[in-house]
Amino acid sequence: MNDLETRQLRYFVAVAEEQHFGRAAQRLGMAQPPLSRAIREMERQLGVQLLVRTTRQVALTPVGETLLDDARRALEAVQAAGRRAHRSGRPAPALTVALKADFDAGLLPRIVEEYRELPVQLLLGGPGDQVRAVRDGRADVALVPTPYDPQGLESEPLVTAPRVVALAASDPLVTHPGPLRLSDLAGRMLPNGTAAELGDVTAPTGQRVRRDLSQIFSLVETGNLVWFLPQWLAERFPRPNLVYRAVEDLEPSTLAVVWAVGSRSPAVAAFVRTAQDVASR
Amino acid sequence: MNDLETRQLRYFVAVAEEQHFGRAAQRLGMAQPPLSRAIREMERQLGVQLLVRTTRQVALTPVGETLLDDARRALEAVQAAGRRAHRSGRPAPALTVALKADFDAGLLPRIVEEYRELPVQLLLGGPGDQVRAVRDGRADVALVPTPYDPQGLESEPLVTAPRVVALAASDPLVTHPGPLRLSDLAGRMLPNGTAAELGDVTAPTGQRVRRDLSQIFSLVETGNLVWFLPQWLAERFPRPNLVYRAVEDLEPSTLAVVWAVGSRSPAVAAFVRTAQDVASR
DNA sequence: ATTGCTTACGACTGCCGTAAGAATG
DNA sequence: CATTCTTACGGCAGTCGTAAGCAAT
Repeated sequence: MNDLETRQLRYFVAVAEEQHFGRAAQRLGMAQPPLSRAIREMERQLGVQLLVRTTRQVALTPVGETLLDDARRALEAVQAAGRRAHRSGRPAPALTVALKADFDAGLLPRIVEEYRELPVQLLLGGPGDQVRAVRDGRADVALVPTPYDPQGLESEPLVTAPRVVALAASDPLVTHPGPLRLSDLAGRMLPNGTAAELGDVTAPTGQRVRRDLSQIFSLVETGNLVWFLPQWLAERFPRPNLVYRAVEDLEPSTLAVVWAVGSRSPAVAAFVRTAQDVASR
Repeated sequence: MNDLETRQLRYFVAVAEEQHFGRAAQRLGMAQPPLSRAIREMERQLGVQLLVRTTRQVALTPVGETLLDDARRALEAVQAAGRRAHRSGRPAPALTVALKADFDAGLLPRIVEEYRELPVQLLLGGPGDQVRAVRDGRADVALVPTPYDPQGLESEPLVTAPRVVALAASDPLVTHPGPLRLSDLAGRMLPNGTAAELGDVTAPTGQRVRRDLSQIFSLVETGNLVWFLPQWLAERFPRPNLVYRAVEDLEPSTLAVVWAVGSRSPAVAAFVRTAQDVASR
């Protein structure tokens, strides 16, 4: 019956994240006392203790942990609702497409050219930003390579291409006889700072890469950093000191167009169709 | 930055659903004027027209349509957050399992017996109620047969079984020579009141059945209503005037255990494991 | 003794309900 | 002309900020 209010969720998330009422209040632009009372009122309303406070430490109870997860999701959904409504009502509406620079398999120019429903606005971002932007309504669609977190999204695959490994030209593996396998690369460092292990090597193309492309390329050229990238990305960046080689048991990558559940407006549907058309040629 | 409040979303959903300010206000337990102002304030805040009002008609604009979808989802997420926190703080917590009566493939008694983490509370409901209950936090897990709407849920399959068709004993198809095919059943009425067509016949086990089992059975026994049901459900209900027959190109049904994204607490994880154990024997 | 959450209290913003107004079919 | 959304206005609940209290390191 008595739902939580967005304001309460915002307060709780701030306190839970800061683990400190003072800093949370500052972040929210308010004084501590009302924040303190609001949380207490929330606990009373739910009949649950969310935080254990000593004067030196604020910690989440198990219930608080799960509420933090749920509250983040709920706030994201509320923001998505507001943002999408706001954006679609603008005088000169545009379709916002989120993608990571160069991760378009060379399709973007042709898609934009053939898509004539609306002006296209690009939203460039780092890894993981794309799906987040679509989920919270800042973008209408995104182009992302697998693997990505599909929660709250629908998608259509565009192109599936093998991934290759980027090696320094001086790397002994360049002259490795026969096809490379993942086991040949075990123990090398990945761009996210972890060592490549057999169960781990499929992830780095996805979420956790924190540097931009040229940085990664120069790290690969110099050290024994390895990087897995889709074929089409390798083709776009021929570099003198870099060699791309196929890896036999490396899973291929699929570039997909994704949109938020329930937001398949005519404009989005047309974009998806255009992207599929272009990709199938 | 200026998020919508839960209250505003509730108001908007009520008006959008009733297409009438008066009835919506009544449903919300308030007077029309503040409701009218709240919606107008929302429109101003978003810079978008959500409804077109004449004094005789209230209709949604396209933007309003998409906001209605998003708002429903957002409210569901907020309610889920509140409900889960509330329930997990109860003095004698229990694990609430949502299912449709008899749709447990005979597994439930053994699962409940072997699951010793918490008391188990059952939440019975009609088709579609289960996933909704899990999504909005009224249940921790659910047992559901495919197909179901997987949005916001994670799942593990338990058992996959062929589906069979229930026919009246007097039905000419009972003596049909050779294996039945879906095309033999085209045009028959389904429990949801629509005619069975080739592309349509996989749905009825799922969402839209609105009668209970005994009603459906008697309708099958009397008229030319057809019903598709999992093998294990047919086995549990041998009925004198009913014949179950295999259908060659009818997709099998999988009974799955589902839970809300991010709510895989230890108790839930243990239940899932127990269910899988029981199902695999 | 200092840091930091909580309680107390006065002020205010903003929402609600009643009553009157305007517009549509 | 009747129904129904909107505007106007007075009352009130709920939230905020400042100041004082109190517990833990």
